[in-house]
This record gives sequence, C-alpha cells and structure tokens, in this order.
Amino acid sequence: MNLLRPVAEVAPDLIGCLLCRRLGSDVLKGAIVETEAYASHEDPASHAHRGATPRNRSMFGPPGRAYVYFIYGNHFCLNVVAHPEGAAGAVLLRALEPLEGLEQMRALRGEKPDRQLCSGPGKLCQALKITRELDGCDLLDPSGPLWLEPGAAPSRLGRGPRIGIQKAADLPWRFWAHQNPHVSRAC
DNA sequence: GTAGGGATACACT
DNA sequence: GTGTATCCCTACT
Repeated sequence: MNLLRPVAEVAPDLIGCLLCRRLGSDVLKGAIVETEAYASHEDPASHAHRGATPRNRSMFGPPGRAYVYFIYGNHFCLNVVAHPEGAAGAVLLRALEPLEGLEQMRALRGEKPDRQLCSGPGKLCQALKITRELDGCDLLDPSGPLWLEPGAAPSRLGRGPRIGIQKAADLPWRFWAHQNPHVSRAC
C-alpha cells in the first residue's frame, strides 16, 4: 500500500484491507468496507482545511499513522493518514466487516446483531476500543496496538458523496464494498 | 424525526 | 479568559 498518494486514490485501495487491534492477548480483526477521503487545505470539509492545530496535527504527520478524534461529545473516529509529500490528508474508516474477536466486540458494544457491531465510524471505534490514546500510532507496525494488513479487494466498489458534511458535499469521495451488508448505510 | 453529548476553534473582551 | 457556533454520530422514539 503506497500511502504517499492523494487520499482520493488511497481511500478506495483501503477497502478490503484488514484493520487489526491487539487487546491484551486477543487480536480483533475486521475488513474495511467503507472509507471516505479527506484532503488538505483545498478540501473545505477536511480538518486540515484551516491549517495545523493541536487536534489535527496527526494529519500533517507521516503517512501510515492513525488520526483519532473525538466528535459530538460521544464518539471517536479513526482515520489513516495518507498524503503526498508536503500535503496533509487522511482517510476516514467508516465501517468494518467483523472477522475475528467478535466476542470482545460484543462485550465492548453490547449485544448487537453482527452487522451493527462496526457499521459506522463511531461504532467501529467502540468495538475495537479505539480512543485518543491511539492517535498518532503507527498503523504499519504489526507489533503495535493497531495496524493494517493486506486483504482481498472486493469485486465491485461503490462510490458516492461523503456523509454528514456541509461543504464540498458533491465530491464523490466516499467508497464502499458493493452490496456488503456491513456498510453504515446502503446506497 | 430528534435529543444528547463534549471538544474544538475562533471571535470577542 | 469567556462566549458561542460548529462538528466526518448514535440511539432512541
């Protein structure tokens, strides 16, 4: 995975990759089924739009790191930092298909149908116990607490506008695995 | 459909 | 330092 590319190219490539989380002696795994790209200052919906701040500093750091932020007083969102040299950007992970460690996920999320364990950016962070402590951690290090592994790309990708934003809502920078029941919403 | 929640950024003293 | 508008959501009705 080459993360030194524009986020709009990296985001679709991350679909199908595995997100792995180490919790004690257990490893939780899920396949990424939905992402959104957030670019730099040219993207008004991106946190990086108005320059670096203490909150978004991870977006300006090296690609391959995690950018975790707190939103709406309740939820965390996990991004993969990716951008060309000198820019900033991140790919928001919006949904996972749970593969391993479902017992742990249910314990963290409460008893829910499997397809609701990770079908949203806040949900997947809760299911994998992702908090701001993981902000800035190296996702390319399999010995760390959180990392990415290559996976099988789906045969078909869906593509459309991003969710929940006001600005640049027409850019088709949301990507998902076509007809996968674990995406946050059908399209 | 809408209530709820807390952090953040920025414009003002 | 204080006030306030905004925010990439979830869970409930």
